Amino acid sequence: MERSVYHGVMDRHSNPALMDQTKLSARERILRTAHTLFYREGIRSTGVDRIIAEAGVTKVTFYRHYPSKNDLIVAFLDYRHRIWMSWFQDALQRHGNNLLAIAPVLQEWFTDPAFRGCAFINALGEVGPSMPDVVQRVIQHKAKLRNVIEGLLPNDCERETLASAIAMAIDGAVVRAEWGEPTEAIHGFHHLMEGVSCLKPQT
Amino acid sequence: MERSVYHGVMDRHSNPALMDQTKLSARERILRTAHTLFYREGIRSTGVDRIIAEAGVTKVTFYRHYPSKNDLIVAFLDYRHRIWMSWFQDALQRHGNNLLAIAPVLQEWFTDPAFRGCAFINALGEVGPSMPDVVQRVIQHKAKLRNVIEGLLPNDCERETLASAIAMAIDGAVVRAEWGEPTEAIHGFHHLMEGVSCLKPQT
DNA sequence: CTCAGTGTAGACAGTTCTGTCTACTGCGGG
DNA sequence: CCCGCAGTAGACAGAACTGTCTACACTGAG
Repeated sequence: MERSVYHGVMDRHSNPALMDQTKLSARERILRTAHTLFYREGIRSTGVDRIIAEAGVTKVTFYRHYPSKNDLIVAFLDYRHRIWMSWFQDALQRHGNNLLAIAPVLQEWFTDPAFRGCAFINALGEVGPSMPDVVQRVIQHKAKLRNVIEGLLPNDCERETLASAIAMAIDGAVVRAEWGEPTEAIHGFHHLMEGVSCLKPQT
Repeated sequence: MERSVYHGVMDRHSNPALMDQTKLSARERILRTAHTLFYREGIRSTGVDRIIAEAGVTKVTFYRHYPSKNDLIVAFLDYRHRIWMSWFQDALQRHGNNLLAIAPVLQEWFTDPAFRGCAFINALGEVGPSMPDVVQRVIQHKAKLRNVIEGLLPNDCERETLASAIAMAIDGAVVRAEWGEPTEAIHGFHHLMEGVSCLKPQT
């Protein structure tokens, strides 16, 4: 499974019908359906009834696995973190695994038809204030992202500071792409990266 | 009224009770209450009943001015755009009205107790896909912001490209501050700005 | 065999949300 | 004078949402 882009980030089988999930466990079907809908339509906009219907399970099954919608929201973010990070790291590898790989990887992401911004930034804006667990997942996810970026940096610079700045540029590009300007997002990102020290000596 | 920070961005009278609004028109009270609640708690999380109660009006009055919640959402974004932009431009002035002013202005914003990220980015994540009007307001707002930033740039560089990149850095900093790391956001922003060309010759 | 675990089917409760409706009040301008 | 506008007070409809409950079926392990 999971060549190039994997299913989760892009969900190439994003047809609302119950996909090819027939052989998956009910728990997994619920989680994947929730992922698709939460990401595409928003968390609060998506009722559990709809998830239940599209996952092809019953209410009892649903509530047996996820006692409340909040549990599912957290599980969704954890799932998203797993699949997105593994896609991201794989994509970096495919593009040379250095600083210059970030832009094409973002490009790949932004131009995917299922792209709807960063699930964590969106979740933060939507349910952040009322759910500390969500905020914590956002912080974790972004810390891990900075961590991965640090791995692309040479040793002879302030890796942490630099990775932090680059991660910020990425987030800026992501929200920009989210409102429908992916090419401008990539251009802006390039521009910001050009200026960041420690880039020239590398490559 | 409106010295330094003005009411809208920070809403120093952010007590849920009906504030000092007694002498304002019902329409204005509804709009300001909606602004406070939509921004702080999120748009979908805030029911019209609550806005009606806290604004101290009746349902008829409410629906006479805003025939549907969607109308109010759009009015909220327009209002937010007005008060935020005027605060932002005023704050830039106070800090010298050049590129170096942006960081302290952001700092001022991020450390305000009422800060909860960019209302437009949040709205985009929350109701963007289902409301084209919202997306349009986001694009308008961000275009205007880039426009203001262009005004801080010297004539002898690619102002548009540069302003676009800086606006992206701002958005990155904003979301970073939103999950509780305002100082890191400012540091990262400084770092990104350092690298951007056209900065050194100036100031 | 039995029992625990996982599943199906669908009714139901209780809340909240948007939006409508009736009936009444007070005021300023033509 | 009176008509239109803006307002109050609150009942109500209809939908959607989260979560519970009963009753039943299949399967694999001890």
